[in-house]
Amino acid sequence: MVQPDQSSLRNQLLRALAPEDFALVGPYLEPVALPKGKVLIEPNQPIEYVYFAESGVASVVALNSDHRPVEIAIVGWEGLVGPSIVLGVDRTPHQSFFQMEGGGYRIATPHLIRALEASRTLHDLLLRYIYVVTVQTAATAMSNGDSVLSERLARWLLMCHDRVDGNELALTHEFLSLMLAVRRPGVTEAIHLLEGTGMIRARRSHITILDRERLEETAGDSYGVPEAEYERLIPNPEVSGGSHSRRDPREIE
Amino acid sequence: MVQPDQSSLRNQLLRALAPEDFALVGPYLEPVALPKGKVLIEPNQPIEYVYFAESGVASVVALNSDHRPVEIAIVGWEGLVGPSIVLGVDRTPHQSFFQMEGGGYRIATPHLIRALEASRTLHDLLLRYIYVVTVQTAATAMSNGDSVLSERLARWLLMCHDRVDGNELALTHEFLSLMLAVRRPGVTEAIHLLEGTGMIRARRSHITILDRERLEETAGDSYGVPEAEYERLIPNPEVSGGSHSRRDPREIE
DNA sequence: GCCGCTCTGTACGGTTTCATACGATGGCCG
DNA sequence: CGGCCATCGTATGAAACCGTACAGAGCGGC
Repeated sequence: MVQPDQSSLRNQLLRALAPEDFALVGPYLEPVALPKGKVLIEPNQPIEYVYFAESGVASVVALNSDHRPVEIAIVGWEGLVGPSIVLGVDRTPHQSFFQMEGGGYRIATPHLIRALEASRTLHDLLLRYIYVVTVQTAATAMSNGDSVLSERLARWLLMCHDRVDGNELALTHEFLSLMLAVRRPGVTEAIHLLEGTGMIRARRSHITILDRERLEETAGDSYGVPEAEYERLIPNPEVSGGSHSRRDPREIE
Repeated sequence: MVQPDQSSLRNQLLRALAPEDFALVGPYLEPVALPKGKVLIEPNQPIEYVYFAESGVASVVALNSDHRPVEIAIVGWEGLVGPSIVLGVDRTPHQSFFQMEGGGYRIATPHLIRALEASRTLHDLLLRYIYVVTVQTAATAMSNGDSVLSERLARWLLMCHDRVDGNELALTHEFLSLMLAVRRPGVTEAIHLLEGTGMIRARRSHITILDRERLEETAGDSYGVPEAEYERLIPNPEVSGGSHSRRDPREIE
């Protein structure tokens, strides 16, 4: 197993680890390809691996009575997939799958648990991330109950944009309608609304972010609170040569 | 400070603690009255106390852009108020307040933190509870996005019923409309719907649960998943003489 | 017993979203 | 380059919910 070099990683949690904490997990990290649609965690099944994405985006969904998924959280290179392990819980009723292709590392659950037991600072860092996820899920609950579709869509696009290189998002209306738990033509309309004011450009299976700032205005308070909590609580190590920080200014187009 | 006797407590978390873990927190528990409307945690302010309710019900809410609260979780004698402390975070953007009068204990944050550092089993138990809260919040997100008002109302009444003695809930339509983030006349209509089929009886400022089973059917999958996770993960010590377990059969009227 | 306040019932038009259906379009593959 | 399938645009009527407004009903204080 080739241990990755901590400073060359993009995953912000792994990067934020103290070197001695990274030494506890580094040897057990296995690189994995994370293609679109790959299911990382099955509902109510033991979680065998926890995933640290380097690129791409994962969705955590709850399944409703019609077995339709409803998104409750989104994870990219800022986080990990399989948070319940950090809380000492071996399985969850939710499903996690990759929605935008990428790659990353996984660690077998027993190794992670041993590392968590060995280092309180490691555990503490990951718990602070778990806290941020709870705030994100709360924001999802608020957004779902309180916002019109175009706002919820704006929020979702922003969260996706935060976790991707560049301004191109590979997304279909159908997929968005699943994530936002609305009907597909509704998404089409909401996209036209945002497109009409020039915030985004929509092409077949692709959405381009054109004006992030106005998207944030559109999303209102449903976007921003979890992101600020992340910044407050997860240390942001200096970015090494030309790499990507979540808050880097982005070249538009 | 009179240390309460663990076996005489109703709070399920305190009861579930191993005696040696209870010894770490017991000496610092201060009894508190928890009247309706009392704010336990202010958004973005340092959390000074964590609360263990013995009776009554607390709401955790996020504040939207209009400063209107939207409920994201509900806590009673099964849990604690101030979960972010357990995750090592000193404040949160959410607000917690008491919505149905009761009482309980509070512990000053530094004492709890010291106890969490001293005992991993204590920390682990409380983390498992935090996990259940995340599942509850996820269910709220799903319910908000996916369900009609009467279903959401049924879910909310059930969660409240779980945390109260008897079948009487002291609730106004106005308050429910805040919690569910809908307009007040909508609540009136939804209540009539449930009342028309005999699941509840509504009187001024009071709702009586008449048929819990059919309420659960009405709520569908939005109710039950977090509750099952609680049962799975939090040990349920034997109930001492005539006390109350969450799952006791209830005398209906 | 009356006043006044809170709470509940009801009404109205308007907006958003629903469910469903079907035609158009883009782009991949043979 | 032509066909096919995923994707997207659009239509239509129904339902849920919104914001607002106002009248009636319960209940405590005096």
